[in-house]
This record gives sequence, structure tokens and C-alpha cells, in this order.
Amino acid sequence: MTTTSDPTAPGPEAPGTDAPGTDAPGTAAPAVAEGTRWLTAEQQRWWRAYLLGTAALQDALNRQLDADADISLSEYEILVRLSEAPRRTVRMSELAASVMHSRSRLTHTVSRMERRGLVERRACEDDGRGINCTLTPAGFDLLDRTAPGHVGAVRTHLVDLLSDEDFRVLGRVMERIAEGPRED
Amino acid sequence: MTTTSDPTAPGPEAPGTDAPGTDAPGTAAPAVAEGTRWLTAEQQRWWRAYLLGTAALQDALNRQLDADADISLSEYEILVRLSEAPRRTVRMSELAASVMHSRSRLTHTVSRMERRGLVERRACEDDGRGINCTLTPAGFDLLDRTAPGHVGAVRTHLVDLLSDEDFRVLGRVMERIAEGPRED
DNA sequence: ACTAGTTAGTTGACGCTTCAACTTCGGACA
DNA sequence: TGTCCGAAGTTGAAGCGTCAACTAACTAGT
Repeated sequence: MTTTSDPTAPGPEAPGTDAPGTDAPGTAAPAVAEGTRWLTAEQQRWWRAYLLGTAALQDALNRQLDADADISLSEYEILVRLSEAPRRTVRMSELAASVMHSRSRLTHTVSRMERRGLVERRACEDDGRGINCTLTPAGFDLLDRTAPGHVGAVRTHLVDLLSDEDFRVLGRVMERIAEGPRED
Repeated sequence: MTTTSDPTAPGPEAPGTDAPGTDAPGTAAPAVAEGTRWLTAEQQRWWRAYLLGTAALQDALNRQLDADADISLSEYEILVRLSEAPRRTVRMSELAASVMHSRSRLTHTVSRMERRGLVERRACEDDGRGINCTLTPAGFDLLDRTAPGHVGAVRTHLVDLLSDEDFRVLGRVMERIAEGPRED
């Protein structure tokens, strides 16, 4: 497998059995707390697949968007949320919540997007603290041009790899994860 | 729903029906290419859940690890990979591949970890280009101390929210996603 | 009205990631 | 042997995200 360039057989000094990750440490491990509910070998496999899968998908989508429109997936998501809102306008804090960004992060991102002319900010009428973020025509055009390529990527890297049923399960599972444990 | 602070009814000028994201644009949209296979409303819902779910989980795990051990999830994964290897040693490029990081990213991360005394780098015997990365005792200790808390977080934010069957499906699905479409 | 507490949003510094450029080494082939 | 190409790693700059600190405005209790 090309990996075993090390000829040292797993002899006495070779560890590897008692390494904690998310699995149980080998039999009588030292400093490890005892009450821990480690993952089974199978669960560990799924967990690792999760980490690699999400990383791969994120990567693929980001690259596609960056190449096609010089925007990131997060920026794309912001454009989408705005495009769907009543006057293509959403308050900063709502926008932040809807894409799961911190307010700080959204401020930075929106500032960059504003510099590019994709969105505009304007003070809220009814709430002196609020700021409304609006999608500009240029921003909408960009989204419009970018959407087909993006959907294509989502399909090839995700949807088309799965049966309808699997995708449905994935979706429901993700909804539960997004909600999180009882009151986050 | 607290969101509709805007009293303007969806009248003539109010858009929102023809906004492309991953869904189909409303009826006769303008500039949108015609051949696009948009996502159905249901698929879109799952896709959005995916984005929010993965974001939430990443966040929760990173916070837990950062609070407990001042390391990120990526750093934790590196510690795990090393701890499992024959001499707690892995070549940089293999390590990068195993956690899906670019070589550059791994170099930077490992440099930081080396400064903290968690890992060490040493030239490869057999290949003049290669660099071996080894987990130090201090690094292993950190992993050892951190693992229980981390597994706990993985359980509360993921495993315990799902039935065994759902988790299995999630895992298999993620394996397919990680592999990606025919030859990446 | 006054104060305290909360919510909305921004800012700047610092840390992590990406990207392109670079160095070094190994393998193939003449 | 010399040359060429690709693989392994590193580097520094620039972009993005996080964190803590800050301003400003709403809310509430007195």
C-alpha cells in the first residue's frame, strides 16, 4: 500500500493499539478517564467518513464558485438569502442567523461584497440600531449567472451520488444536527 | 414570525419568486440558461439543512476543543492520525492526504504544533525529499487528556441525536461523497 | 428622567488558509 | 552523465474568520 515503507514489524515497542481518538483505548490504558463512552469501530468509521466527506464537498463547491464567479460558498449563500427576501433586503442580524455566521463575520463579508457592488447597506427606518442589507442588480446578476454552475456542482458532488431515499435521510439527519441537543 | 417587520405586501414590485439559488427560477426567467437541472423544493430543503448542520457541528466541536485544549479540530485530527501510526510517525504528504489538507496548510499547521512541542519533524531516511512527522510524548498526553471531552462532544452533537441506522446511512453516504464523482 | 442591562452592529488585531513561487530531490530516458 | 519532469516541502503575502472591545440605540424598572 505504499504506506509501509517502515520495515519495522509491529513488535514490542510499536504502539498503535492504545491511541485515543474517538475509539476506545486498548484494554488497560493508563491516564484515560474511565467513564468515557468511546465510539465503536463502526461508529468511528462513519465519523471519519463524515469529516472527509464534508471537507471534500466544501472544497469542491468553493473551488467551483471561486473559479466561476470569484466568490465563496458563504458569499453565495448570502446572495441567495437576499434574493429570496421580500425586497431583496434582510437585516444584518437576521441574515447572520440564517446562514449561521457570527455578526462579526457577516459584517466583514458584507463589507467586502459592498465594495464589489454586490450589496448595499442602509439604516433601518423603524429601529435605529438595525441595518438593512439589500441585493443590488449587479449582485442579482452575478447570482443569476452563477446559479446554474453551482447547482451543477451540487448535483455532481452530492445529489447525483445518492438515491432519493438516501438524500432524504441525509437531509433529515442534518436538520436534527442543525438543531443540536436540547437548547444550545 | 418576527421576521416580517416589513409591512409591504408582496405586490407588483416585490420579487422573490424568480430568485435563483439552487431552485428553479419562477416560470419565464430571463438570463438563466435553460438546460439547468434545478433542485426540487424538497432537495433544496435537504441541501440547506446540510449546510446549516455541518456548520453547526463544526462550530460546536471546534469550540469544545479550543476551550479544553486550545487546539482546533484539524489539529486534533492530526494528533489522532499520528497516534495511530506505527511509530507515531507519518510522512507529511501522507498525513496531508489522510486529513484532506493541502501540503501547504499542513506545513503551516505542523509548524505551529511543533512550536508547541506537540510534534517533531525529521528528515526521511530513505527519501531525501520526505519529512517524517512524529507525535511527541507531550502531544500524546494532550490527545490523551482531550479525547474524552471530544468524544463526548461528538456524541452529544451528533451520534446521540441519531438512531444507529441513521448514523450508518450517514456514514455510508459520506463515504460516497468523500470519494466524489468518477475520478476527481 | 436615570440608570442598568440588552441588542445591533462595527472595528482592529491576531490566527488560520490559500495561492503562487520557489527549492530540493528522485526517476526516466537518452 | 546530463537533462527533463514530476513529487515533496517550504515560504510569504494576501484573504478570510475569530475574538474581545467598542459605540449606539432600545428596554425596563424606579
